[in-house]
Amino acid sequence: MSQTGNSDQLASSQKLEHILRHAAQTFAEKGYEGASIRDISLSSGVSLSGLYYYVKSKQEILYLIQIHTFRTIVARLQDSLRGVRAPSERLRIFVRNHLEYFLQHPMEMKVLAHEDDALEGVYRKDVAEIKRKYYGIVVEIFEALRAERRGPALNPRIAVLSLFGMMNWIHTWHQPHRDPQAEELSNTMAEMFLHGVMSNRRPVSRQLRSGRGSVNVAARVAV
Amino acid sequence: MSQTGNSDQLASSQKLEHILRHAAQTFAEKGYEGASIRDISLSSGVSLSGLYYYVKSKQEILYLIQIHTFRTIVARLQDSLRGVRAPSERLRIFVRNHLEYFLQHPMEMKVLAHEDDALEGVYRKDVAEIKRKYYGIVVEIFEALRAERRGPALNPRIAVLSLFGMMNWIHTWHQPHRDPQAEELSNTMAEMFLHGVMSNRRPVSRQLRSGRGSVNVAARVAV
DNA sequence: TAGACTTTCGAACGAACGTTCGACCAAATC
DNA sequence: GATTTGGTCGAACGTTCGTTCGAAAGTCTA
Repeated sequence: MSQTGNSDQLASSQKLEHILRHAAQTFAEKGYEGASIRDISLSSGVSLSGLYYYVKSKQEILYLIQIHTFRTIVARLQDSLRGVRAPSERLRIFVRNHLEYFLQHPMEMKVLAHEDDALEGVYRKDVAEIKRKYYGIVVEIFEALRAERRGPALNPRIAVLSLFGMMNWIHTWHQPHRDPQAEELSNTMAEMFLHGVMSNRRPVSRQLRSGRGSVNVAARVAV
Repeated sequence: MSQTGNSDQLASSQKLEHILRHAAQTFAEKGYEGASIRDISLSSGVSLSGLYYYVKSKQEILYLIQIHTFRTIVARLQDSLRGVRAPSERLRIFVRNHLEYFLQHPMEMKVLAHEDDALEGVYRKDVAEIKRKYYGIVVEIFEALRAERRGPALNPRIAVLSLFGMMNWIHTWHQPHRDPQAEELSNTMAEMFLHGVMSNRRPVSRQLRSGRGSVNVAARVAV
């Protein structure tokens, strides 16, 4: 499989994007360490040494993919959030935004989720910063949600990171032809999270673990 | 792995375990592709070529770590589940079992979560089989839960994989000195899931994005 | 003590790695 | 027509990779 056909005539910055697209796919398939520059050369149709005209190192390729993806997601989120006040709706928009991008750019998102700590030095700091910002937006939404609904004092860190877990784990199982698309998936996960986090914290039923054989009666609670 | 256990093989198999422990740590730190056999040699104290007396290849090291970890988790789960009938309690036990092992063996679990598709051929099939079994147990629990409580027709695959996502994502953020331990963590996540999945599926509140054509009326629901 | 079996490891293999270098070429500028 | 500029690439660099091999050391029985 050579190039997509028109890479001869691409402007310089477009060619860089072309390279990054194929690099993301290669990283997603083989992992950052498992993928070689030669693999990227092959899949993008640019010669091995030719890549180094556009890029300083393998690390920089990964950096460019990650930083571009995060910036796009955050920008879109802030845009979609503008003018929406209701915390639960803001949370739904966040989930929708995340999963929409996720399923539209599965390769990039897999690289984001999977190559978390492959970067070093300045690259790493840079990506960590925007990731922190993204995380901060969601924590704010959650705190507003809790304040409004007087929900239980659930650790926001745990709650938000659990939500990220639900969403980011998708790359390990989602099959486009089998599983729901972004809209249904985000509805499901958002409602799951909202109900899970906002109901009163009484256990659905309770049993203490004692020894092995102890059987206890489950208290039935309507939820 | 014969259990007949004469003392020579015992010492030998202990050394294999020693190697696998250090290998898991190395894989967790650098990833499967990023870690070299020389790294494992260095961290385990066994010479480079000496490793090949205990193990056939780098792939086999990864395989042995994964298969052993999965087998242990499944065995423990089946043991803990024995005699417990109530679906919600069974789900709580599953979450607890998973997270307890997770936080007690973070390196192995990180390797499980992270090096999902690094194996090939027979190794891969073997691990996929027990993973499928583990997944199946949880789906059964979920179906029982839904049958009992007449919960909403939530896609079991999505629900269960979301729960796995919550739990397995932990390896990216959990700091032992900062975050809750297994008990509190599993309580939180189990209740979150149970409430999230078992409440009636009406949205907490509803608003459609203004951009597109069709607009739904928001129904406000107290939770 | 001799011989057989298990365990260990230094040294080396060929292959693959990320990166560099200088030659090349087409198009634009002088 | 000569020179510069932006882009491209084959060939090679030094290093590291997974794996092998034969020798040696340790342990056990006879």
